[in-house]
Amino acid sequence: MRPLPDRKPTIKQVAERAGVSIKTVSRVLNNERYVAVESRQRVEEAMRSLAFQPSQAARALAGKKSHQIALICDNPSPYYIYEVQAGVRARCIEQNVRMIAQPYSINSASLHDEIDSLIVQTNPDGLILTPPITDNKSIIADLRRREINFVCMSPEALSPDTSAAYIDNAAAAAVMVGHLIAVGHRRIGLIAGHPDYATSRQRSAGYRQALTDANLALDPALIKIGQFTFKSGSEAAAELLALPDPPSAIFASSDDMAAGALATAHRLGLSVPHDVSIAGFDDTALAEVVWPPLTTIRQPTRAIAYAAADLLFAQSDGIEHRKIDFDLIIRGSTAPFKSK
Amino acid sequence: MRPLPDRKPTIKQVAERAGVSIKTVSRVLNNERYVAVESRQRVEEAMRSLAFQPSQAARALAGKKSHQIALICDNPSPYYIYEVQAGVRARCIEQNVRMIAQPYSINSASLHDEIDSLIVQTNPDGLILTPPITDNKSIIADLRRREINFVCMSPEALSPDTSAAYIDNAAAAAVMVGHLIAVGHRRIGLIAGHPDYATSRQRSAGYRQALTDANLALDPALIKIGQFTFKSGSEAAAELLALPDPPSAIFASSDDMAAGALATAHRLGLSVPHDVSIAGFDDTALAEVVWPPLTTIRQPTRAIAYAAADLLFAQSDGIEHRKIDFDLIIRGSTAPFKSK
DNA sequence: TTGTAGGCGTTATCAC
DNA sequence: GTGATAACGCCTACAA
Repeated sequence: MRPLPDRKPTIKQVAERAGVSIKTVSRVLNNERYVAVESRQRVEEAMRSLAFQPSQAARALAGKKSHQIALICDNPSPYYIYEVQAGVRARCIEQNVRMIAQPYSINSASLHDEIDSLIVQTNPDGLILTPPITDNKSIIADLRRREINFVCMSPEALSPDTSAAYIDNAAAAAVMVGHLIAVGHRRIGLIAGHPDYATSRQRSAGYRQALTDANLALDPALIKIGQFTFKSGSEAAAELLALPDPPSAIFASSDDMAAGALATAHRLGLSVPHDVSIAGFDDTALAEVVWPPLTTIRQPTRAIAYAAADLLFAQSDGIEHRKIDFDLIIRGSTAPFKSK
Repeated sequence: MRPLPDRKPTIKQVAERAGVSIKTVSRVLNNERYVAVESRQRVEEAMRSLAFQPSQAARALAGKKSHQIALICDNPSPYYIYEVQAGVRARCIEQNVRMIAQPYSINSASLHDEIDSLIVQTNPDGLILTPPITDNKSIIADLRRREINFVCMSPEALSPDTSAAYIDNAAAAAVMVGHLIAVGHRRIGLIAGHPDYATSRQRSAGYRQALTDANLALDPALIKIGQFTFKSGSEAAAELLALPDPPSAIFASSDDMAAGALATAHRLGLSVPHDVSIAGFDDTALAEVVWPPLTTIRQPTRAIAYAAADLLFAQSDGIEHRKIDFDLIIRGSTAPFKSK
């Protein structure tokens, strides 16, 4: 167990121990150029032996950078938030920057004010936004007026003056549905997410595109709206499976809803994928752990979050849109068995 | 849309506008006594009209308090973390204190160092710990040496010199199992959590106590160890239900495992609760939303987190252990139907 | 009840 | 390459 120093060591003490000026220590701390190799070594040695850690507050007060970024999360899915926090944090650790993560509740009428106050009070070096805030015109406009750096995760539309990390949701959904068609399904149900979310609309569009590409008619009865929750997926599946002419496959546009659909199938005594195939979008690796028979599009949320943080740190290099790859993960057969 | 001030207003500007000294503004800001009502009003008015927000960094640097607390989470369950963050944050907003929430991964060998560095760099006014860090002797000892305030959520054992918020896990498990016995079950399976977690041990103890109280023999074959995950619960249930003399009820000591057990029952074509009753501990409101037929002990994680933050802010009043109530939530019948 | 002076630990500026 | 010196915005201590 290390001995605890009597007082928190300061730059001054490091400077004295290394026999250089305060400013030189500061240079080493901030990785500036123009420090003699020898000086640098002496300073680093002194820092180590004193277990020196710079004061966040002092750096933020004196300098232009606060060495903190804020992650603005306003999303009802715990799994999603967890993955996002993990991804951003991983990149922050590499950069030696602190992450301020505050989950907001979408119902908070004061969201705008809270973000405002977060920015003014803590002066973060940048922000990372997640859906649906990425599409909040008013908040985005405010950030621009403040001239603060920010990066969007999976925004509805790519803007030429905002960096973003995302996957192509429409293409992914089309790949998934295209696969189901390829293995023989003709009636494919869709459990769509709430239309307020751009992600939902994109995935629904991909579903429609795949049908069109295969010259299949779109049956409105096969489309149900969910809320991205297990419960809504479960209910939507029940409605679909109760149709006079039920689908042979169901595509759910989020993992929670897919899990709900699967539970419903089980509850109804249907065997998956024998009686009905269930496919889904896996935003959070939920399906991977939980539902072996589920075929999914794996969206690497953590990787998107990591990329977003990376873009933030590289923002001075200009606006960039980084597309992250998705995977089609086929678990078991997805072909229809039941003769209809 | 409010106009954006040219520069961030400082105390000095507020003071000039209100016609008082800087110190008086500071007094108002910190709710100190000895400020004339009239002065206070003038200052508040000035603050409002300038949209003044104090600088976190400057306050932390100059004062003894940093107006931030840190939430140390090192837990693999996204739902749990979500609830904890929500609870702590709610109390922080009331207190006008910022929450630094950083999820650590339990595998991080450098956990100790990271917490160290968090404390030294950001100088938080206090910490909130969640399991299993609450039981990490080495980390706890370090916090004590630093003389930093902290509160534990659901620690293994209550310590006379550490404040804590918790529920009585053993009693809760005993209530649940006692209920199953009361409605007629004689063979009750247990899906225990990993024995490294105090919570698991406490819940398992409650299970045993309830059997003892009812003069029922404990059959070791009916106890399976899970990992608090859906998958492990699912597997454990499969083993239990494959026994020559399977249980008529299964008690899972976490929500994810209970959900897994339920999925297994469905997959095996068993009707719940007709063929087998499933009961569980609901740490995160998962069961409430997701699994209507599940009877559970509802652990109000969010309330515990809120209470922990409350204790932290009241810490000067001395050590306190606050026990939070749990609820036995019976959904549908839990009585055994199957003749065995 | 109010104000003045000094300093918190770091970075920015500018000379050397 | 390096080092004085002045900020940064607020709080503490003390005086009035």
